[in-house]
Amino acid sequence: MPAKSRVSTESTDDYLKAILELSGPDGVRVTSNALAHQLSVRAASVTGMLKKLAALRPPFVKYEKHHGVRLTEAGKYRALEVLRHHRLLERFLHDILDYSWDEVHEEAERLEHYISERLEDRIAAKLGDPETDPHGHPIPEKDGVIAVRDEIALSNCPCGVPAIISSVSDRDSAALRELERLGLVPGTAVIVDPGTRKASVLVRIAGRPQCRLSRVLASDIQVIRQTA
Amino acid sequence: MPAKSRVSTESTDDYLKAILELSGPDGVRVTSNALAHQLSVRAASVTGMLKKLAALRPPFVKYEKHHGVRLTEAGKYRALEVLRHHRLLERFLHDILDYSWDEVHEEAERLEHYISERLEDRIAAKLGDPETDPHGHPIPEKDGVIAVRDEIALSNCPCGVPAIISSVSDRDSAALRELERLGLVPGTAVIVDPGTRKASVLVRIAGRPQCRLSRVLASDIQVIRQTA
DNA sequence: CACGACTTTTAGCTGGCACTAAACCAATCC
DNA sequence: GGATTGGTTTAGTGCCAGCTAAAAGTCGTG
Repeated sequence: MPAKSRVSTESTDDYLKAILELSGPDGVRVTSNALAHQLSVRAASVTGMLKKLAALRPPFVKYEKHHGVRLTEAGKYRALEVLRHHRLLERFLHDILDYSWDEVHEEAERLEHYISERLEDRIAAKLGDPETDPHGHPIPEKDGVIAVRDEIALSNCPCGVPAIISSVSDRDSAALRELERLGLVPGTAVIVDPGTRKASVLVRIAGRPQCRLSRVLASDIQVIRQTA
Repeated sequence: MPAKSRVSTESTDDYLKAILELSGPDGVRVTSNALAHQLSVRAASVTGMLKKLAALRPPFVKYEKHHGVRLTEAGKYRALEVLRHHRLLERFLHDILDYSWDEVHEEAERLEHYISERLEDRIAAKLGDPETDPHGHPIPEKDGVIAVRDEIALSNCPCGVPAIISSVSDRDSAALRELERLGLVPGTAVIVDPGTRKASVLVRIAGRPQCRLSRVLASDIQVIRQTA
């Protein structure tokens, strides 16, 4: 018998997750270069992997040379499955094992590939089927349905409009610690004040002094406008 | 730069664990064939891996052609580290996530390779630094010390000697379910009764009717004699 | 329309870890 | 002491997924 021929490996899952993230909710085509950048891998390696993913039965992506890829239904389903693992793990590590919200991402990133269906279910049950991870991102349901929300980056939010923080990026631990210190966590009501400049944004949280954020940091924050 | 050249991979860890298990507490030499059998791998593959483990800096095994291997200090330390992961995970899955004792092994077997030091510590803390896994096996300390106990297989236990079940093998789920049904769990006091035959053992638990076990099943049970 | 800039793909390697087939060593049995 | 037997090692393969270097395709702009 030959070696292992699993449909899904750590690598393939990482590619599918990256494609899902880069193609957004509408499933736009994703270029090799963008994937290479996202995955910290050379473009040549991406080409090889995309061929593999497209050659699987059933195929996980629809791939046209020189014109990028798109997830198939099967690929999207698998990507959401992995994303569910990731976000459930983050919530679990945070709520049950006292991880801080800047520590959860790294650990979940590794473990998401190795937990069984059974463990996924037990974790979800233990947590009471949570809707979001500690950064506010929605957790896909078991059937692959994920909530779509009308979010915009805080850095693009117009002055004077009341908004609620819906999620923050989990990529940068240092940024997360800073945001926590400032009270900029999901669920918080904020308003962008005048005095906003090219490089920074002035934000007001009810009952707190104003604070000034760099535009980079503000773009890590997603909000939902309260058009009451 | 070349690909990943981690000191430790899932495979190397599996080999080290297998050598530890087969060489017992005294660190006896282990043959290639025994390892091949234990790991469900061909003997040729074992040879290749042993060379690799012996060539590492520091080496994980002392390997002499045609005469088997033995763990070095570094190898033993790493093996115990993985064993600690495995047994902590088993206890965690059982106590916190409602796994039954016949389900924990398989899940822990995969995850043991992927949890960080941090997660190991958090799990140990959550559980209050447990001494054993759900099957009664001692969990190595963080520094690599593991309790040595004076166990014998129930199948070798002489008649009429009071003994306490210390651990049971976790390899066979069906056997575990059977043992649980019979009340043969770690901590239980038992006595082997006369009426024991070549193929089966007659066991008495205080306050229960006698039960007859196949010798195979009895050899999955380790006991400590109560020489009061 | 053609040239240059950038992106993408091809071709060929590397390392990890399994496999088979065949050669090799060692210990036993006449 | 030589043949048999069985465990062990060598040699050569395959697959995965990364890499570099170089070729080829796409597209904007003069």
